[in-house]
Amino acid sequence: MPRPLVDLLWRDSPSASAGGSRGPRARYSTGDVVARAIALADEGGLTAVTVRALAQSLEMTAMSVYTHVNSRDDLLVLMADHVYARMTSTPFGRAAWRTRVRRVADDNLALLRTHPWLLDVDDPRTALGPGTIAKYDHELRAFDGTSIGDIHRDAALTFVLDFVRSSASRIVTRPATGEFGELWEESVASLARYVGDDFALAQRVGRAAGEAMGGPHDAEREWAYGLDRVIAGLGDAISG
Amino acid sequence: MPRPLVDLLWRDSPSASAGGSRGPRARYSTGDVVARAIALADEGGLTAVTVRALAQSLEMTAMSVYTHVNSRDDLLVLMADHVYARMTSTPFGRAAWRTRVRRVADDNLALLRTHPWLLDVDDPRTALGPGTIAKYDHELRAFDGTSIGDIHRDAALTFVLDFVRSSASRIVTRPATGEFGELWEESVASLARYVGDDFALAQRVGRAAGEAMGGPHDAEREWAYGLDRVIAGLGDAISG
DNA sequence: GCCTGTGCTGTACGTCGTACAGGGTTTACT
DNA sequence: AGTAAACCCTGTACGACGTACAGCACAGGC
Repeated sequence: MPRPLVDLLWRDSPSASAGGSRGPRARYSTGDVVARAIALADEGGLTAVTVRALAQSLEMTAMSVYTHVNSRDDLLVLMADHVYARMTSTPFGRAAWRTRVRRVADDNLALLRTHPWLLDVDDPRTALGPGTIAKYDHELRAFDGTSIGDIHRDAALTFVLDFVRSSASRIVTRPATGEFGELWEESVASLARYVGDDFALAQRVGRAAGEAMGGPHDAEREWAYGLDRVIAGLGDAISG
Repeated sequence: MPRPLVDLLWRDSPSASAGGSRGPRARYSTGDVVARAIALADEGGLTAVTVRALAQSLEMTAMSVYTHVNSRDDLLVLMADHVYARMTSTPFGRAAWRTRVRRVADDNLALLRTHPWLLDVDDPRTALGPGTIAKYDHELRAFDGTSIGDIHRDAALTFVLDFVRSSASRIVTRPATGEFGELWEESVASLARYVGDDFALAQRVGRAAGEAMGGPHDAEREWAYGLDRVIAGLGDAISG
């Protein structure tokens, strides 16, 4: 049985226990297994990351996966921490907090674009990993130079990252599941018969927003609008 | 086989087709089935809403559920629309948009508190339901009296509701899965050995935020902070 | 009267995560 | 050197899940 999750997360740490060297050497390292799982997820989403599929991708039996990882849930945590650790962060330089927050947001959106499955990983144990902690430490520094308190600093970062996550969820899943499919057309058609002239406001605004979505760069426009609101809201609390 | 999802959603609409009256009468109406599913979800989360469990709760066979609903995914949409339709909304009265937004946020938080499983329902087809549309129509009116454009009005509401959803997710899942469990204690203990004195900022802020969570009313404090940021951010775009 | 649409059921398939019991291989200890 | 422990890997199997399919019984329209 593998080591507990925390030790697997910190397997590259200098203070990690070497681990008994008895028995045959593993054909793959923990990092290999996690990397292959990430490749599967990038290609087919989290539903493609089944123990059996991962095993086949590694030319092992399903049960052999459990030599490297305690459970599928643990694997997801390892995957998330892996991409967090290797995330490219735009350096803050001497920029003020507003541009720093913009960079944090943009970097996180980019990450979620390349690894959309991150949106489906919601395990608090991710916070135990070195990648997550390093990311947290770095992003907290976006508010360096302000007089924000510790608790508010955490809350502010959470506020930013929550916004990114929500927006990314809409941005990422739209083109895939998008408005297409004939079944959707039929649904909208019969929906129109039901609503009739009721909910006039909802219809007008919904149509306007929907048509804008068809436009060229509107996902970016909505992103920009939201991010402006986030920063304006924080500005109200930070630097007056 | 049941009618398509849109027709099930609008089953109480006057323009709904009566439906053939041939064959034995159903022992339960669609509303009954949905209501029982919601009861199961309120009690045990979405994972408790299995077709078999729902069937047993209705004293039917598993397959009989499919007489009323086309699939489990459709059922989830019906459940969501049901609670949206019956959601209690604090009337706006003559309040200004800021207090209206506060009421929208509070009402939605209350709804997510009583039905936490709503956080796990993420199906775009929910937008086809009368409850969702009515809710959308009502909440859009929070910005009545402002000079906001249609697209921005939609974006602003989305911004508010996304914040509520993220915050509610943290508020709701904390006490249940909370910091308890001896396995978590062990993890944190060995984590401390790995981090050592690195990531000083993350440790300091994380500890401050973590300890505040243990406090009496801190979930409310974080909620208030975020909601203030949301409204301040919107204020920057609406009424300058 | 029959036909047709409807509610309900029993059986069964494929997929999932994973418990359990081994077997082979390498190192550590006596 | 011999033994035991630790380790990687495998095969089989279980219980849960959603649901396809075929068939039954019942009610109304012709």
